[in-house]
Amino acid sequence: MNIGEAARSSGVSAKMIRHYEAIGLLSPAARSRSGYRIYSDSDVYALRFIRRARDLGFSLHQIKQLLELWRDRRRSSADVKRIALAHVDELRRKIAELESMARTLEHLARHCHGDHRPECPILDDLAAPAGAAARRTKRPSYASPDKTDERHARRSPHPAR
Amino acid sequence: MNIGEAARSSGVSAKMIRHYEAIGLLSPAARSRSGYRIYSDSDVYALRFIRRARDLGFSLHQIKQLLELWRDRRRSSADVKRIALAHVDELRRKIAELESMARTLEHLARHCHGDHRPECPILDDLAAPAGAAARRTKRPSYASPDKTDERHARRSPHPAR
DNA sequence: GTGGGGCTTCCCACTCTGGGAAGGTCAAGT
DNA sequence: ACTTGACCTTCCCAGAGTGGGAAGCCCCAC
Repeated sequence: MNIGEAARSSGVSAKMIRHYEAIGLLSPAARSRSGYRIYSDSDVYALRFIRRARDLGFSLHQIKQLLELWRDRRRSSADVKRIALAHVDELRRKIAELESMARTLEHLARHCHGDHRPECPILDDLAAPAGAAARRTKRPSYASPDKTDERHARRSPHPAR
Repeated sequence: MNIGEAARSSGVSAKMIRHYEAIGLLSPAARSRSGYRIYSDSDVYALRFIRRARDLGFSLHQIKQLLELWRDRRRSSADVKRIALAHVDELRRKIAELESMARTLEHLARHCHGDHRPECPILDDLAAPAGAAARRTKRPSYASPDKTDERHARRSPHPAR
């Protein structure tokens, strides 16, 4: 089958199939005499594998490793599990990060009248000095407290480095 | 002050400050005779505002709007609140998506021995046709229960990933 | 043989951030 | 003065992942 049909039956766009081939995630497809890419059923299975893995949020790098393990009959399930759990950790980390942002914003929005008047705790928070904002959201400041002195230190003859 | 000091005292890298200027998020900085960018305290406040907004996950586009509102004394807090709540919705949507991925993977990983043997439910899931995979994880899909066909629907629009 | 839809490659867009090269500038120490 | 090292400038390139679109060839049914 041609790339269009492979795309339709795998859920991966033709554009992406070519891209995956270009970056080495897939081995180059066979070609017809006129240069069209030709796909077999097993190619489509691999594409579905990729699609499903993308849906679960795996990076293309991880998918490459998973594909290799999938094709290796002598693999250890431990290797697969390791990749999956590392990804879960990453997902949990991101979720916590987003959750923290959402909570902060919800809190601020609750205290914003949301009317025609200009006063707004949301803008006040954004405009607040880093330290104050950091204290309010319970996240460490991005600037260490002694940064001010560091500037002077760097001006000295032989900065520590 | 020069860009380096502005960067250190705002938490935004010099690289990014130049970039924000280039894309019009910031108006062009004043220059010294030798061409160095010069920043005032109020420029630093704006940079901190941007930094804080980035920490809360706002896109540069939203930040541009927030900056304009911040500077507009005749603003309506409703406009600010609208932007913030739209962002919260987006965050909640992403959280739900990641949460669903994480739950699916945790479920699969729990059933994977993770030893030297090749058998692995994780790979089995990835390799299975979409429908079957969804059924095996005991959830119609990682999205809402009434969207079993979402995988197909998502082919055209684009998922935020 | 013609038209429409599929295929090819190639470049550009987006998001946001960083790396690094080549070169000019400033301020200090020798 | 001269050197040195930190700092600044611009410009290009990289990533991750996807899409849009142009220019041009191919295939098949009518």
